Amino acid sequence: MGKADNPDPNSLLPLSPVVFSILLVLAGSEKHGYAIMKEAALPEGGGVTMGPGTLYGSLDRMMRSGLVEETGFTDNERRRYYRITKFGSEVFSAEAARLARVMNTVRRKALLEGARQ
Amino acid sequence: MGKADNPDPNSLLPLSPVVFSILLVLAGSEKHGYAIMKEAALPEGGGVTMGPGTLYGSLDRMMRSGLVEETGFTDNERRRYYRITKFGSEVFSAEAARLARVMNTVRRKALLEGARQ
DNA sequence: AGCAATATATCACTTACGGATATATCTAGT
DNA sequence: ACTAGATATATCCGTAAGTGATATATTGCT
Repeated sequence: MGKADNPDPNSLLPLSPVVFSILLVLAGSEKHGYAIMKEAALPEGGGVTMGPGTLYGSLDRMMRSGLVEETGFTDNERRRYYRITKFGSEVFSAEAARLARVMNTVRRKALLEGARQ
Repeated sequence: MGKADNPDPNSLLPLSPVVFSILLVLAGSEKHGYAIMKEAALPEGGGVTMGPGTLYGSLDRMMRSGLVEETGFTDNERRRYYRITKFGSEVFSAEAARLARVMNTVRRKALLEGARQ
């Protein structure tokens, strides 16, 4: 029994801005909830401001769909750390590729915009 | 009395993928509902597949928040045309700029990813 | 001591979205 | 002429997602 019976990453697309930002800030290093919330609010993190309800509700759903998992590690009994899973990385990459295509369309349309008349 | 008492475009961010795709396909030329739905499903339109419930529900909300409006024009009594408003264009640009920053972070993280170890 | 920030949890409310159904017209194939 | 599929919009209901408030406890600052 292979450990992964995950669906096609593309079937979860498009991701909501909240979910994409959480995956983005978790890409590279694991973090605890509050740190995720703070980094997601920064421009580099997507500028996505969310309250605790959105954060922990989203983390729950993301764990249930296999995008992230708790690490078990703790440097402070108040903190719970989360990491992105392999499947989560695949979904994140797929969404990044989708957004890259969208941004190409945006640039192309901006050119036509400037060229008209 | 100026015609626009619209809020700061940034206050509506981030946009959902559905709303962003609808604005994207309307950028440049006005279209009727069904055409929006078909184009949004194409890769260039964002690859966002939506049923009629999502489409017309979203158009309603977007009209109420001033992002789009009906043109009144019709080349076919079955079709209702929509166009993006000036305010809608501002919101769309703001979201495109946000996504561009996000994509910069994605690229930067991808480099670190490849460079690690 | 008191206040703000850190850190998580939870609940109630609203909004957004998905999927199905319905209706009507038009077009293409047989 | 019949039929199937595409076009085009409308509406409804259930679920998922996000918002905002409240709660609790700890830490750090002044």
